[in-house]
Amino acid sequence: MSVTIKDIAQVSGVSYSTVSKALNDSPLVKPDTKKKILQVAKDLGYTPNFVAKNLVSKKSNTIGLAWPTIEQTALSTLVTEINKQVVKNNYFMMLSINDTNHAVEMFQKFRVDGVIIFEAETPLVKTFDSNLPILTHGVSSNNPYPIIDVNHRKSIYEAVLYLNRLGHKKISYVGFPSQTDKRQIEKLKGFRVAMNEIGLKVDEDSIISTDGLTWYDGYAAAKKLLQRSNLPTALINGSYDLSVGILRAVNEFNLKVPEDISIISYDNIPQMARLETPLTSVGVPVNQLAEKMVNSLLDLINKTNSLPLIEVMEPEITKRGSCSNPTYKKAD
Amino acid sequence: MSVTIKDIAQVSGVSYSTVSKALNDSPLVKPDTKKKILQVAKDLGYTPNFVAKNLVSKKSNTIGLAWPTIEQTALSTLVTEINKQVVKNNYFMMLSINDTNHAVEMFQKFRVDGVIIFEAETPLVKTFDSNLPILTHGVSSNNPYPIIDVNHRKSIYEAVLYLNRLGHKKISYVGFPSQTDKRQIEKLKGFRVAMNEIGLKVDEDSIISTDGLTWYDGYAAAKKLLQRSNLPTALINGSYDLSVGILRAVNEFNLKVPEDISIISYDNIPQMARLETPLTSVGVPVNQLAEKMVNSLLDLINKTNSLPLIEVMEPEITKRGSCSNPTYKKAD
DNA sequence: TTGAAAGCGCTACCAC
DNA sequence: GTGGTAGCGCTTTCAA
Repeated sequence: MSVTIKDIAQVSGVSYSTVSKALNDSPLVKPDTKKKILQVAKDLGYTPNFVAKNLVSKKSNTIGLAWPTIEQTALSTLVTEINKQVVKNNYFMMLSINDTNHAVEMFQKFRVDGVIIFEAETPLVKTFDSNLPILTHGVSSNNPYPIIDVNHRKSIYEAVLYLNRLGHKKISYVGFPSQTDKRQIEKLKGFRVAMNEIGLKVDEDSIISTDGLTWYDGYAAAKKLLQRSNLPTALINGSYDLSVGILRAVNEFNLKVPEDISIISYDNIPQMARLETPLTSVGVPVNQLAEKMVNSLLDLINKTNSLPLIEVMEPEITKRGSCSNPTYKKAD
Repeated sequence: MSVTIKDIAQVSGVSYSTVSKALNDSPLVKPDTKKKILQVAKDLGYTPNFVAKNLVSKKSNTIGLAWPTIEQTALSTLVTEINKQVVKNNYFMMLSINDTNHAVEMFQKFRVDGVIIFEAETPLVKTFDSNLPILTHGVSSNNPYPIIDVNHRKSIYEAVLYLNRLGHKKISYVGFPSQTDKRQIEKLKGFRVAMNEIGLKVDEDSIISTDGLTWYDGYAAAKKLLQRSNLPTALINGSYDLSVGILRAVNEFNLKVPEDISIISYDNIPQMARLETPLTSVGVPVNQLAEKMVNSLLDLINKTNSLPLIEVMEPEITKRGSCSNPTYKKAD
């Protein structure tokens, strides 16, 4: 049996409603009384029963995150950042690695205040209790819940323009040309559009396809690329994990960044700065994305703001010294 | 307002205690009544309120898992397997990626039935409510909670003996000789003890140190090793992630497994079978480990069994064809 | 400033 | 078989 407010009331010789108020730091309780009650609570090793609290207040102060099966660094970084934001707002976060539909159902039974559906691999077939605030990210857009997304196309587009402004004409894109992954398709599109706009040809030399999004895929692609006689002066690549591999290959070829080659990577996460060569990167900064997601969900929960059904966040370039102009003067 | 059993009672014209019984499939309700009530519940879109249920039954049917900051494949596989076991036992699992102490505190407030502390990076300073069943894994052994561990030393020990039985005399170990990671230290010790026991010398040629436990660490170490003139006939390595890199290197050197070199890896997870070359591996099969952990926690919760403070699980070798005798005849 | 009492949604017990 | 009711631990009126 754990200790309840009644126990505290008994010991401190007050009514249990007074204890409740004291515990909630209500101004209605005399400081002396409050102090004594708090002391007794501590002595007794009292742990508030959230279950009971939630039952009456109809607030769990908890959000659920339907967790994908993720291996990608950038995505697990996002989950971590979301957790930080949640804690900062005095909420808890409950993760579930079950199937999305199962996860949401469970969250609902626990009466969480809101749910984030994150990178669902399976379609959201069910319509859940319409009162449950749900926010999605990276889910196909034909779902009834607000979605916070990221402008992938513009990210790579901006990267091309940035390199071009530095004077680069020979720019290559290393990425995974998946048929099904919308995000990868968008990135590639951004590359083509930008190159076209500034009058640079896109041929097979300028697009290097990887076999996936892992570290080794980047490594293998970069190795193939770097063996060529006619090297690009600048490289754009599609993810953090790819970057790791690409840098290894660049190292093995004894190339200096940015003296021999400029590199800009997708995924604006802090880990970019901790690579063997810190990389300039483009994308929505992960902390901003996390903050936006959590604040949006909180708005949904508190009904303080109505949300647009789709919100696409715009990318930023974060300079970390891996790009210069092609004549080898550092530009960032 | 979500619908409650009272709403159901009103609509179906019975008392709400009958509804409660029907919903819990009690034999005390006439099948007809039950059927009708269930139908009404469905029509109304009723979702049981676990919060209320938990309050009275003092059971949340949920266990909490204090989630480490993991990057290692084998560990996230373990979490997934644990989740499967939990679901199989009609429980829910709540994950927290917060600091362990914070996580347990939160779980306690939510009155979870039990907690698994998994690979805690920070020491467990606090003693939590002594009534909360807690099970740990991979945590330093000077904690007051039962711990389920894995015999790392014996794993590698058995691997050496296995290779030796096949006739190998030139056996190398590729692993991360961390000063602080007890598990890595134990693996290395297992190698030394076994080699010593069968009268083989351990020199710098037989131990190849990696710089970490990532994929690339394995790749880099293997490349260095394979350049030697005097190749070992068999290789033992310390983790799944290392294996991935090692196989890439082996491939690049155009070596055949097991014809040119036998490989056995630590980490007994199914992914081993899905590598470019399926690898024979040693360790406690991850599903067995997960099952043991969940069952143990459930025992703790239901007090059906008392647990020893430390339980160390013994490894198995799972043969997947990557080992032969040195004269190139497949052995497994 | 404190206390009494209602009630959150549900289970479990006891009557009928 | 079914209904009435107490009570889980807490917050929140309302009275004193």
